[in-house]
Amino acid sequence: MKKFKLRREEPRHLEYQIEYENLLNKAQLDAVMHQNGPALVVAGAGTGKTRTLVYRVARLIESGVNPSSILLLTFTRRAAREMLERASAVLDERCRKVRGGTFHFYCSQLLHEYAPKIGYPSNFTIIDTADSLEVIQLLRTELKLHQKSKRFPRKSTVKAIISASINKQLSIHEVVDQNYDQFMHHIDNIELLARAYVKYKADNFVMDFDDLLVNTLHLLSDKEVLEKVRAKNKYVMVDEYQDTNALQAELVRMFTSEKQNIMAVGDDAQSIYRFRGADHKNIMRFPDIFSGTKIIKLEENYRSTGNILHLANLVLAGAREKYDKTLFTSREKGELPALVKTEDGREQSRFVSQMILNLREQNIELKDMAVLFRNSRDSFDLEIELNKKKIPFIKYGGQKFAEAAHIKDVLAHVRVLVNPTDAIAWNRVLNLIEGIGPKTSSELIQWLKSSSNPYEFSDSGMVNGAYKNGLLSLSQLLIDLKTNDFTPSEAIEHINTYYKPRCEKKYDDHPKRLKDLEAFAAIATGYRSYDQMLEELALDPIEATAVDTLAGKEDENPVILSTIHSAKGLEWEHVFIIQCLDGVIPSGFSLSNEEDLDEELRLLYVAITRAKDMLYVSYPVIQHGGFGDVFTKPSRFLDDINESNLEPWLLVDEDDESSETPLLN
DNA sequence: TACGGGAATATTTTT
DNA sequence: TATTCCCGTA
Repeated sequence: MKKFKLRREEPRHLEYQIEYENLLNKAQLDAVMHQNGPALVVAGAGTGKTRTLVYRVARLIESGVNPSSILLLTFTRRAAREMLERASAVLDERCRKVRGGTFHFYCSQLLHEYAPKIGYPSNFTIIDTADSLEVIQLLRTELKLHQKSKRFPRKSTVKAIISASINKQLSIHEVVDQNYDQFMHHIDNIELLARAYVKYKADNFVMDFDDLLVNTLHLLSDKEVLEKVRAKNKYVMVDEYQDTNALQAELVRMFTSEKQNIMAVGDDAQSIYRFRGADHKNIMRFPDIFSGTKIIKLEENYRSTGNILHLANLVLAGAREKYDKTLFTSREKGELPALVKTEDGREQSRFVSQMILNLREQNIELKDMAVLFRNSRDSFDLEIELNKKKIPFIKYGGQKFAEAAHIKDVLAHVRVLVNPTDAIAWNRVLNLIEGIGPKTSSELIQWLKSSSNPYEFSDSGMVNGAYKNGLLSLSQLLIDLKTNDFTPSEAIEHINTYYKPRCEKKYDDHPKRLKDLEAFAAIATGYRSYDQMLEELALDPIEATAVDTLAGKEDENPVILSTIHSAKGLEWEHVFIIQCLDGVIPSGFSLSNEEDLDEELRLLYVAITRAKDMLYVSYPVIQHGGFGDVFTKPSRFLDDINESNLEPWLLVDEDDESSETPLLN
């Protein structure tokens, strides 16, 4: 009889330099130690989701996994950077070699690498929403669709329809039928325009954000490419899985090798991207896609005080759809969250800004405070007040720096250098010249396409008329930029000089815009090449209000203003939620649909759970509008919350010294 | 054909 | 309230 010798595998953790057992709770440790096969980490707000991912990255690398064979997909590039920085801090520099970023960023990398496989040159340009609106406008005019008797949808609506059809994987017909019923009689022309849009992008070698995903999926239908990509992705991790849509879920499946070493992390209660085709039920379907999925739940909250977490749980309980989780914390109860009713928007702004100053006097740093709101415009009034009181702030969500018309004008010149087939950029560049309009510009672009030297306009035989001099100086600029080896920053300065008189003519508020352009040249020193600059600006856009900070002009860490969507995954000691009104949150557009209403409720839940120590919820009683003043009603999600969970505060005029007011402590 | 002015209109959240 | 669209004029 043969003798068996039992050999027990050494417990792995003995080999690790990081003491995971002491740093993580049981569930977190489970996730961090998970090695092979699919896993789903359902992580409630503030339960250490990021921490878990960071330590798993470190742990995999410690156990000998090559960092560059790990793919970490996150919702923003900022999140990816932060995670890899933290991982490097707990382990070592190897963690920086982990490949990571947003779906869009990773897809764009793959596409640049394999572009010829799908008939694109590798220097294809990524166009942003504004660019794609311009294309739609152009095509609509070309197809003469606006001359029909009944009103044709505006370009932004057309774009929204096309994008929805891709992200929700429905036909144009289905999208219009379901969400844009009023345009159903235009359906043929909308479909015609959508097809023309697809063709235009292919002809001009540009891709919009949706194309990055669609074309990657297309690319991966090539078996050879698929195998190469999968071979590189030994371990895949996806953050914020609740906000992936069907298309992204499919991509995740494609990225993952047969070994199925995939870990998804998310929280269905925090799904807030339904409008982009995300389905919070997607996360619960994960085990169906990857059989044998190990499910790990993180339910202990380390972020918020007991009172804040209790309020969050109460709000979430009001959802039509029930979530089988109640977060708990061992933190102290803390202060009761405040409900602040103000007279109007102005008073709300004064309350918030005054409170920020008070907190700063108590040695709380501005960067540890945030003001959150439903819509980007909800903070306009507050921004004015903060500027008046000279409180520095950065606003996340809303307009991006590179989306401003004057920045796009300057960037368009760089774009035509990088990709001379980029007709959208050419159109922008040419239209800046006095005397050139849509017609002349399109004729010139026609000539460019067959020209071997597209920057030398004198070859075109079209340099005459009112725009002669303008065209010649453009040639001069572009040839200068092409022949000299300028850094991106130097190039921006050259373009600025050329652009200045045109900017002054085009915009009444040119002093502000010219200042922006100077700041832009300063920021551009951070880019290595034209390509990299364009790519970064498109996929990781700079917040418009961050310009002074980035250009090194601010000396104090700014307070954060953010839409709730952009606040995802972040946390602050003191959080203000402003404009907490019915019709704002929930948005007036969601009122007729239960599913939409639930999503708005989750949005408020996300906002509340951003707070660590103190939460202030405020709303104005009167809104001043164009048609007179309107009386408002606080958010319906607060209806069933009583005063022992959300304490009403009384505001008393600052000048009235005799009265008691929380503002004066 | 370019461009400015006045009327119409729809109005969120992001990569 | 700001943007988009349309039309008249140069």
